Amino acid sequence: MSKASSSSPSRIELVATDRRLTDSNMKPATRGTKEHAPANSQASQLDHGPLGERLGYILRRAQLAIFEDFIAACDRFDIRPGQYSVLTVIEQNPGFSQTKVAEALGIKKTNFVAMVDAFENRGLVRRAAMPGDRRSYALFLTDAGKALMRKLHRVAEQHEQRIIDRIGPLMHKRMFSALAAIAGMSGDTKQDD
Amino acid sequence: MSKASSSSPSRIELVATDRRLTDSNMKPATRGTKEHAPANSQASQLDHGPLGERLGYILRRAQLAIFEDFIAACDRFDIRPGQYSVLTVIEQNPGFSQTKVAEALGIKKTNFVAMVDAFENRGLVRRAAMPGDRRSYALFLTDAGKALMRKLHRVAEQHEQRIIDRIGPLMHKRMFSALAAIAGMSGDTKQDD
DNA sequence: TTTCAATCGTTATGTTGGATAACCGTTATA
DNA sequence: TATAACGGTTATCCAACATAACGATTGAAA
Repeated sequence: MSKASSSSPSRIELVATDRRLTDSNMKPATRGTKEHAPANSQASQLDHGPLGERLGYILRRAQLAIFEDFIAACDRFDIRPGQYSVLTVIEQNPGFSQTKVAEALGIKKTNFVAMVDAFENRGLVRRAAMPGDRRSYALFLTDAGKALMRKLHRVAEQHEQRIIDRIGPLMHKRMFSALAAIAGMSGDTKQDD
Repeated sequence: MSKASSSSPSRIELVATDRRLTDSNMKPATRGTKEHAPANSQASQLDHGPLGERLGYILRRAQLAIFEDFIAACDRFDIRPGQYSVLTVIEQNPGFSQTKVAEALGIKKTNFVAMVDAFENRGLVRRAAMPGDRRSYALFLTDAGKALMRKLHRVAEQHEQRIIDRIGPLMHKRMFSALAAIAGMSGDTKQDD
């Protein structure tokens, strides 16, 4: 076997979703290691074993699902989650420099350039002269940008409500502190160069 | 302004981390829209506004932090989160085909090829002939693969304990159901071609 | 049994989020 | 005033993930 060898090693990040298979020709050799999870006839396909006990695993899956929902919701505005976060920070902090805004979101300033370019080309963000420092730009939302944000915030709230409907307002509220605590695991910080 | 124009539009996904700035030349123009969050002198830099109320936002940040911790923990084994999940599923379901395993994890079979190649080259996984079907391969962990998994599972458990230490066993337990519910938002499924 | 559709693994290729290195103009500091 | 630090930018590179298409094989229909 192994006609393989391929080209690049290529790592895949995890990704996961449930799927059922109505197959018949299953369990070719269910011997070897096997002691975890219960049955898996036609429910959720293969046995994920201890993965179901790894918070990081389901956290990742949940994050993907949430993004998928948000992406779909913002699709008609051609806005992605990361873009929404950038516009929101600019909206909340008008006049700050690219570096500051990028840092606030953990985005490398080098990758932030193209983002701002796109926003500027779409007439959503304005790069103004930073008074007192000719090196930096002061970022502002244009009127069009502000108008878009009003719509986006509404969409985001509906999106949030969809989540609340799933887990209940209490759990929704509780999650924040827990997730915030987890987010602080890596001692935070980890920005630009 | 806008010497910009750059090359590719390039979207950035979100990413975020807190950072503090001890600057002095701040608040260039804190007028415009501004009504959310409180002070942000030197604490957590800029105001994230409503982002702090978006579960998806902190969920994403938490997921990144968890992965960072797990990645660091598995670094000496040269294993990434996605690889751990693949090996785990193969371990739990020996003898299944590439397509089945890939599907179980939401990985496109096309991208799965290189992954299995890498595992095979490292002597962790074996592609065996699938009895009764010369099209597919039956995947198995080699002895080396099983040995590695024993170590990885231990590392993963320690990693999990680190999370529990942060949010407490009760919250840790509660999170699973909530996250599972969220993960099911997109009606699950969303695999291969 | 011949034919055609579906499957499995594979290659080639494109896209996006994200990381590094290096550079220029500007500002701050020794 | 020399020099280090900073802000924005470009050029690159990598990893995760997606699509199209193909050969070999198998299954189902005629």
